[in-house]
Amino acid sequence: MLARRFDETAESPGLPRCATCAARQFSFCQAVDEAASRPTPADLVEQSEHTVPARRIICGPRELYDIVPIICEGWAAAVVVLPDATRQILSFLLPGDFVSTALLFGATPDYSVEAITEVRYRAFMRGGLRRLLFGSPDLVERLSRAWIEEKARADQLIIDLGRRTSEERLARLILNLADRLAERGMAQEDPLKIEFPLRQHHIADALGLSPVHVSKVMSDFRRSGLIDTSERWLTILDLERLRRVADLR
Amino acid sequence: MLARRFDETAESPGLPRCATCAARQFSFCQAVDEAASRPTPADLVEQSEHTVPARRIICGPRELYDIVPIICEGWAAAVVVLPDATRQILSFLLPGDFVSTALLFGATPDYSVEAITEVRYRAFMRGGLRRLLFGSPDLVERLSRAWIEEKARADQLIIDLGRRTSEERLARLILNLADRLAERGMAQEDPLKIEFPLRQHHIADALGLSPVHVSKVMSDFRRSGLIDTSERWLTILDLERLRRVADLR
DNA sequence: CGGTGTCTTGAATACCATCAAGTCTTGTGG
DNA sequence: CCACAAGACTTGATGGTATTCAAGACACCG
Repeated sequence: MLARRFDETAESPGLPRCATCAARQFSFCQAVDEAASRPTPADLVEQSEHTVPARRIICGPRELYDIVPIICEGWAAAVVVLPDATRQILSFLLPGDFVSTALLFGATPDYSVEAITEVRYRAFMRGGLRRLLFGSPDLVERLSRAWIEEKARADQLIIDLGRRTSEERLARLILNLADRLAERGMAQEDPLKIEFPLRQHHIADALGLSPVHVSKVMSDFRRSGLIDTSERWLTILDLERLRRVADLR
Repeated sequence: MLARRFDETAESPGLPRCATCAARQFSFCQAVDEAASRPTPADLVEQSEHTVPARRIICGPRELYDIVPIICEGWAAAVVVLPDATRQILSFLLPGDFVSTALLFGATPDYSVEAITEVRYRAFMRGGLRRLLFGSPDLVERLSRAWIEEKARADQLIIDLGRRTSEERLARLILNLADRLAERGMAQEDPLKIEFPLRQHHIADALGLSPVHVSKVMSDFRRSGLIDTSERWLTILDLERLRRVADLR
């Protein structure tokens, strides 16, 4: 039996208030809205909006879902927890990202998704979304691109973890996040400055390092004038040099 | 301008001789053949068959392709080479696997694919294959499953590289390969025995280790009676214990 | 026959984890 | 408003895992 979870924060399933979403153009939300606004009533997709506080689990493996959630606002992490309680973060999720593309095709994701900040997300019913999706070549194209990009980022993380030092990994993480935020219009330019809600243990879990070592590398970066952090914001002080650290091999 | 490469070994594009392919049921080949054997001539997909010797590159990044190749026979590896010549293998490709699913949607893969053994593969023209694919809900379903599995394996590798010791990594690699070969009917049972054309440097490149260390861990495994290797075959002598080594956390 | 590729083994070293102690902040309830 | 607890971060000391370097054994091939 399929369960709709997190009804506790469900808002009215009426008109979406995503019109102002910063990541709108990167998301399926807009495309879905457009498709659904066409005259054919068959194109309507049931949906709901939810808000969860930081640290809350948005979805977990071994649970069944009939929804496909997409992040509207806030940061989340796709994380796998091993039996001995060590954790590996597979990717950070930003506004416009699917919580799990696997949920488009099956009822259970194979990792947990945890809110890092407070997160607002939109949940589409899988059946309806799939019908809409595969009826529209444009949406299939967008999905394919999202898929390719997701896989490319996973591959990059494999290379980072397999073949790069802790400094290279950290530099690359920072640059990747800055890029992704800039794409969404969520970065300040000159100097490049981004909101940075990650705790060092998030970074450690993502980069396959210990929190202690992350602290040391970040201190080095700060001491050498590469970055500055304060009040949950991160400033890239020397973009050129940070790129060189990231690309070093 | 798109280039068809490797014409050097192209065989007649007439009837496929894949009928005996061991991995047929896991591949799109069968489905494509079936779809193409329907009365509608529009369903015909141009294709060709190729054979490359071991160590040859089947496709590389920064090249343009209008084909999407699928392995028919032999082992290959998806590998990224860093500027300093260190290498990371993203996955091993077995019969029935897409050389790169990215080639379904774009003209350039983002890694190289190298033949480990001699490899025979079938190359479909992208345009025709896509038309066929997205015209058939069954094929879209199969493609989706292939995607999900590909991503799941990438995620597992991330966890291995980020959070597991060299012994756990090696044990898991052996078990994964044995599973995938068994699915294809390419493994002997009791004792579990598989063809194993990998050199230790392949294993090192896949597990983010040095060849020297791979040699040491494999020697340990052999000495402790977990596995035996000889003549490009690998025998799992103590499946239970190997599973315990792999799952230890 | 030398050359090349593969594997093994030992010694020295590097990178990062773990342990431990301490600071600083944040949040909470009295 | 303060006391206290918990979480986040820092720093130094120590140790383990895996790398690098080096040398040698072995097989295969032209």
